[in-house]
Amino acid sequence: MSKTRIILADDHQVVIDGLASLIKGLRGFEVMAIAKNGHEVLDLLAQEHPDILLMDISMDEMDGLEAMEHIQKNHPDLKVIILSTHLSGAYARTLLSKGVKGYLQKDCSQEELKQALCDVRDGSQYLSKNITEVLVQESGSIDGGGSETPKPKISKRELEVLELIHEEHPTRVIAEILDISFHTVEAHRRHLLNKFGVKSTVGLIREGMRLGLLE
Amino acid sequence: MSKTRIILADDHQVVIDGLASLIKGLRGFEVMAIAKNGHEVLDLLAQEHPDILLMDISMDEMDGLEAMEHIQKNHPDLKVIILSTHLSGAYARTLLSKGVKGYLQKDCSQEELKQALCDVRDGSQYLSKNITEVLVQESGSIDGGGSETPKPKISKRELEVLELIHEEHPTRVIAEILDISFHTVEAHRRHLLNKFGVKSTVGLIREGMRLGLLE
DNA sequence: GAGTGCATCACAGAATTCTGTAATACCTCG
DNA sequence: CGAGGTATTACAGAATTCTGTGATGCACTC
Repeated sequence: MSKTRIILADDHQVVIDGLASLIKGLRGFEVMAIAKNGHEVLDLLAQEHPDILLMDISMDEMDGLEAMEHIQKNHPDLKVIILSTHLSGAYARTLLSKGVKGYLQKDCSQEELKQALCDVRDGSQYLSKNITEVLVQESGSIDGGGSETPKPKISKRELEVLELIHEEHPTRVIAEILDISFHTVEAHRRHLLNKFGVKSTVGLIREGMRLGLLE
Repeated sequence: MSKTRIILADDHQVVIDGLASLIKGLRGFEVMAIAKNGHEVLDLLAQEHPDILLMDISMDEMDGLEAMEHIQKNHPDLKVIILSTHLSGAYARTLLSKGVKGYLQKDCSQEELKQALCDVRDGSQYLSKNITEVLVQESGSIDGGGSETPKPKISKRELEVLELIHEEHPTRVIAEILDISFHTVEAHRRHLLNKFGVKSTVGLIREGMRLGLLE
């Protein structure tokens, strides 16, 4: 039986090296390539045909969620395991709805990683115990549906405004920088508040940073 | 020659496993123990006597900076290499002033890690190329001195207020929750603004999250 | 071509945060 | 014990953000 070929995607070299070393110790698996962001993943997939993609959700250029949308369209057979830093039920749910096969927290044990790789290779799904608990808990809430909005779609202009807010500029200054009216900036702020589902600028910064939109 | 013994400290199991695997591949080094936070590091040091401590700066319970202060007092001969996620000149400068021997970014290459371990073992200092550049740049700025305040000391009460601000509560509500007056909360907010060196609540959240004080 | 989302502008009042200034009291460290 | 840090309270005015409401034009899609 030939080895199961894996592509690693993470923007931290140490994580890449670490995972590569771990996988080298597992029989039946091999790392065929690595990627530092979503773009590189898609580029690689255009040429190579791995069995499993082990991918961080939060990467610089193009994050895991965005990459998954392309993958679902163009490489539906690829088995994807997500590596997440923090626990988010909504995030996990959305990713799973996009065809992700495994969901691991980064602070999982070596054994858990191995289990996940084996399970997914053999066609089943693997969710870390923690994330399963969160999903179970959250499923007993208000909204029966399955489609949350973990990463709302932010327009280019809105993102510019968000970044300037993040830099502590008041509305007046942001308006000057972008050369638009004060009212327009306030409108963008309002739209951002709605999209993020938060009450104040504080929530905007918090969620923006959590989602990796802001540094 | 006996092997150089290393303690690893990081709150992400994957990083621990990764580093352990990498080090296993290096001749002359061995991982003698691991720790998940600053407390565990200090506990370990009370019993074991490693040659090198390879430690993340941002850990949950007690971070690297706080741990370093204890280490400098009680284990001045221990060689410490800091693993940092993001680049901060001020942070690096403070840590170096506390006796840190090496400073590596987490996205460094495997070779760089090896080089750092060897250099530090042999008694010299190792700084990643990137951080060196940042230090050089920043040294040509206003303040000639060497002691910045990268992670200001926040009192318990201030941290409580900060966390409630982070949860988007207005001052009035925070006052109710903590059962103190509106004015007191505003005073805490003001002190936080000064300590963080920021202009607005936005900066508070941003820096609080960057420094790992907030989730 | 109607609908949808985006970007733009506008006004006004309410709510909140920021700044300046002060003062009291407790605790700890030297 | 004094000095310094922390926690507390207080007031007032300026600045900023938030909310409600409405409107226009453009591009893209169904």
